[in-house]
Amino acid sequence: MTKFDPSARRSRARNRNGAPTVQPDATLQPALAPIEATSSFKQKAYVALKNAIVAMDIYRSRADIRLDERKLAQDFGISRTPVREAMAQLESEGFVRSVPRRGIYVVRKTKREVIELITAWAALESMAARLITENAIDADIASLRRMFTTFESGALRAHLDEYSEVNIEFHQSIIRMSGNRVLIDMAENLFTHMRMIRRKTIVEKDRVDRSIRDHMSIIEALEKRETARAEQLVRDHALGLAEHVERYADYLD
Amino acid sequence: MTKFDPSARRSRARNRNGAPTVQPDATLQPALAPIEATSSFKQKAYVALKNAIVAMDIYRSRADIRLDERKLAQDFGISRTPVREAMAQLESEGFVRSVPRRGIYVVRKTKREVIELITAWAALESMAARLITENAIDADIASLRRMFTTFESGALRAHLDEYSEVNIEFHQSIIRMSGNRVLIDMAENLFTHMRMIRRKTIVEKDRVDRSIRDHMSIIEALEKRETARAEQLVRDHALGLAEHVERYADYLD
DNA sequence: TAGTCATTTCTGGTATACAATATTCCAGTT
DNA sequence: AACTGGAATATTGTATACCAGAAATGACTA
Repeated sequence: MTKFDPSARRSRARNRNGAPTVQPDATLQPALAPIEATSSFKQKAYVALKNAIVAMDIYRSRADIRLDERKLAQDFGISRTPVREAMAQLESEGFVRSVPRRGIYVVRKTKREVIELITAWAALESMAARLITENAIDADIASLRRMFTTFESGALRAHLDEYSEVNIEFHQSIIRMSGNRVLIDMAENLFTHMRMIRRKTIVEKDRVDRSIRDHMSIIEALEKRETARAEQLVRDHALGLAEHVERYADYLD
Repeated sequence: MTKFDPSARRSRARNRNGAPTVQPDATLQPALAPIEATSSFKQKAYVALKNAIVAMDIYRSRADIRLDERKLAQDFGISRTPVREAMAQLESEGFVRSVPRRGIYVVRKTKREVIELITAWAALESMAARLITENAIDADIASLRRMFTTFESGALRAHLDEYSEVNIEFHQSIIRMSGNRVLIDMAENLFTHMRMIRRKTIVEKDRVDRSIRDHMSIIEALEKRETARAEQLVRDHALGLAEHVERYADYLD
């Protein structure tokens, strides 16, 4: 069942003494183009679809939103196959749901599901905080504080609406700083879901003030490498949001 | 996170007052044909492939293991399309990697990646422990203890080799008991990866003894609803494994 | 004999055709 | 007018054909 073919295709035709084989000289090319044009149609369709869905403000209405594979394929100018593969990916990430011979529908998270998302986020980010106190270099933590003071106060002054986005970015930065790819990838997905709900989340001035204080405490704990405290502050901050949603987010469901 | 919701296609045309609409009387028909869940080829291929990969003991050798779409499709007696879709799913879960015009290869986690997996697991399970102390009913926690005493001591006596599997099941039970689907789904994937590595993990008698003591402490903390302590014990238990891997698992890489 | 280069083969990516089934709508009947 | 039955339609699931590019192969040359 599994073509167990060891050592089958491994020659590489590269000689040891540095003499060029085919290319002029790879070592002279200064590591350019680390990013190749990677995108297959499937990837492009995935990105385009995801952006479209995120930008859709799906919680505004309750009406079912159906995505038509063929129409999308036409609009993108490609065939159904890559669109389908992108859809499958989005389905496994919880953004759409495919009903066998009915159609593909955009998923709205229920209140309970949102709370579960936030709770999982709390778990991941508090571990990230722990890792940061143990491993991160001072410079990175400092950059967090810089970002905080620049961004946060500015955005708050600008518009309360935009605070949620800045807020998400702050937490995303913490997770990224953990250096743990598994945590990062898992959280990335959660945050994307959060961004979709963000628009409907009413942010009161009080909550923003408290949130900023929380963030400041978190940064301080990280700077002082207070593992337990950082972990706890991060966790409680997120769980506080979960409780807020539990109480006031009746617009879900 | 997973597939279609079976409750989606359930209209059933039942009215409240018991009067028959179309059927002679729905209540008289004894709930026949509750489920007829013929899964798609894609699903079947996914399950078959995943089982095959997990059963493969890929860490025994270092040789690249390539999976041939066409051959697999032939072996399954289906076309490439559902096999490809299953592969895409497995790729997004980190079990295989598709190299554009080279082939699809089974992924071996590096030591660093394994440690990241375990760390993420620690995050998820410690949150699960917290949730259990807050929400679970006593009966469930009691069942955990029952399972522990039955299983664990028995398996230990039977074979040290099998301990790892029982160990994983214990932790999986904790996560499931949290009732948080997001945590559960994320962890399910992690545990599957852990099962693949399990075979190569040398378990010494000492470690098993300590592990069992840890488990017992965890159960006690859960029973007493000691949130902080349960959380901490679970986290440290998992992180202890991560450290063990860091020190002794040079067979990875 | 060793190396080079063209050709052939093999791979996943994509497009398209076909199949199966749920839904919709309309005609015919009572 | 209401209901039944079925055909037309719409939609995903699956199979197949084709494409581009990389690797393997083998002939040819120095």
